[in-house]
Amino acid sequence: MASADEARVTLKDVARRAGVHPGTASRALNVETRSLVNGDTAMRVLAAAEELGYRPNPIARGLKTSRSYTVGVLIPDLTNPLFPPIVRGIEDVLAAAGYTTLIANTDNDLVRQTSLFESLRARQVDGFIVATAHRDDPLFTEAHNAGVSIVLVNRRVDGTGIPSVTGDDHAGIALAVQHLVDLGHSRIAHVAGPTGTTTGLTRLRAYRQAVADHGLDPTLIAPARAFTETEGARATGALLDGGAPPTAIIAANDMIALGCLDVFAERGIQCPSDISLVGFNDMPFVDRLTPALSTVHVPHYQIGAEAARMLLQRLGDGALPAKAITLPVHLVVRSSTRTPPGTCSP
Amino acid sequence: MASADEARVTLKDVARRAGVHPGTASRALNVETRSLVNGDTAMRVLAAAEELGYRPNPIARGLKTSRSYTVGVLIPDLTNPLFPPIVRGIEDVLAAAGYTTLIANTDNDLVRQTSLFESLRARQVDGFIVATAHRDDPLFTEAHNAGVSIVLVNRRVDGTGIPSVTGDDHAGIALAVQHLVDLGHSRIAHVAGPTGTTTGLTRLRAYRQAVADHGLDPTLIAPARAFTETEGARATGALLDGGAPPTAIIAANDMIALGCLDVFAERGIQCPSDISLVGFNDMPFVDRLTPALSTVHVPHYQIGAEAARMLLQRLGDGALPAKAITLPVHLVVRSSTRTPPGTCSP
DNA sequence: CTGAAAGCGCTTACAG
DNA sequence: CTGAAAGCGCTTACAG
Repeated sequence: MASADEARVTLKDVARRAGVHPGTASRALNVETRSLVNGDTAMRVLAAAEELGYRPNPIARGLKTSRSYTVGVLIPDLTNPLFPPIVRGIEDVLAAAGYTTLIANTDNDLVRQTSLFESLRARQVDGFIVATAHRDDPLFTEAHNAGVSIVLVNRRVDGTGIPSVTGDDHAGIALAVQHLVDLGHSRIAHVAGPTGTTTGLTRLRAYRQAVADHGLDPTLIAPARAFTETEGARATGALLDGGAPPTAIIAANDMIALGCLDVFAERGIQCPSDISLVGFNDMPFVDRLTPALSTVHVPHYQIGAEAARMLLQRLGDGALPAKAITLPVHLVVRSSTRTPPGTCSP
Repeated sequence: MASADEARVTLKDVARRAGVHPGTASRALNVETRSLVNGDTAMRVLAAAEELGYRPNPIARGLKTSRSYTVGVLIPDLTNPLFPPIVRGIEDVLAAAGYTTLIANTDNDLVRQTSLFESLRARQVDGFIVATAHRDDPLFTEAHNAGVSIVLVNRRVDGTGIPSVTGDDHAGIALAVQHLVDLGHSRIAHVAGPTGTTTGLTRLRAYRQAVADHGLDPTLIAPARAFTETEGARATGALLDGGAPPTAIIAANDMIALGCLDVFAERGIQCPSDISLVGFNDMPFVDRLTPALSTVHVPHYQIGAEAARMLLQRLGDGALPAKAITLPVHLVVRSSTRTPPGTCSP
């Protein structure tokens, strides 16, 4: 019968029932040390543990081994549908390895981020997966240099050896530009993300290069100060107010693209007949917008899973060289892109 | 200077620097026992702790106090945008009280749920907030009876005293029906949620009663087997295939409403001109659908925050009577509802 | 192969 | 008011 007492079954109880010393019971229960004990004895211990419903206390183990089998995950905003799939990938891999995932929202707030990071460290997490990094990020840089295991997802930190897993931002933007050029666009603008993040900066640079490679004007740029709908709308408004309007916009991410759509709606601009729009990320629900958003698909789940695998490796061997993994992306063409106004459909 | 060693500052170090016994240092550092020690001594200890950058090890404390200052949160699917705001509310309240939130996805899988629940118990969480309950739920019922602190959110368990925080499902459906009746609808259908959950059953019953109260046919019901888009579409298809079609549908939640919209699109049914649709939850992004979804707004963040407060109370005093808190909801009218076909607009 | 013992970093009766 | 000691539930050298 299940009862509250079951939770209190201790290693000592198991040892007593199996007629062995707690030390021996510990060795028998732990896979890595099981070979040190006699087969029969091990069986007896395992049986006793089973009968009593023994569950080892990870807290006590952690105190001794100074490992908590726990990983901290820092997310800028869980409300952004981009992150749950990443978290899911992280959790699946970590859980399979016996680790528990601690998720923390920083809310894009540096103070909050610092306090959460410290509180997780105090809780003895074995490592971190961080989605909130900035190009210049003393907090994570110092911690990494001090030997804390950190893997970055999505965003990198400049000039540090912190390992990372990201989508191929550069290729993604190139695909978007190519698609628009193929449709016949020649005035392609970019609503850029914050250049304090590698995603913002890399996508901006990729835009400049790809557009210039096609011999087009690479200066149709409006910077958003954050990856948010509001900032996307503000920047898009400014872009459209200034000079000859573009026939297509590449948004630095899907949240910013949402802001573009808001401005289009306000001003009675039809998308895609008046202007085309491409997003970045292919986050959940953008396929349900009107128009359904053409966007660069980033493998969210895989990014999370890969980051978790990388962290696990590093926890096993701290001396591993820091890899920067880039995962391939592809363009998903939906209904927000078509030929420029005044052109015949191909 | 920050260094890896800082993490290793221990109570003993603080005591040594302050020139006191570790026991005294412990008392000085802990707010509740601080009054037991001389003011000057306490100051010295605090200063020493500050200088050394001491952070108490919650693992060691937990081992001694058998509290982990950690709460487990069980979510059926983090990818459903309904849950992040709830989690946010939980985290904010818990963090302010010094607790860490452990989030776990059950993936709507009973086996996974059991194993996650056990693993969190092994990690000595002090309590649980559970969004995955079924009307008949032996796992949580037994745990609750065994003295585990649990607070349910959104869904209740039948006939048990497990405390809960939910939106007012009954009133929400009544508001939806009233709205449709006001618009002139007389054939109002319900795509019901799984009746194994209290949300599914309560909303179904509320539909029957409200519709009957208005003297309308309360039998236009199609049951979905899960709160998913796919199941919503399947049920809606069946509903439309059977007999005289309704002029309005109330979906048991927004995910199911998404499925309704899918079927409308497939069959060339215009919403709202051919048929009206009301959802439930007002989850993020339903305001961006086409048509923007009229739905019952549930205060997600507050539900989470309230549940966290309730759990905190119960952790302080396990003998507290189990409350079932119901939070008010309201109808948000957007573009998916209007007068039935063939009616003049009011 | 197994037992006895020390210790992880704390807290908390128990003396004094 | 403070020190000395025991103990939370484990793991792991160290003997034997």
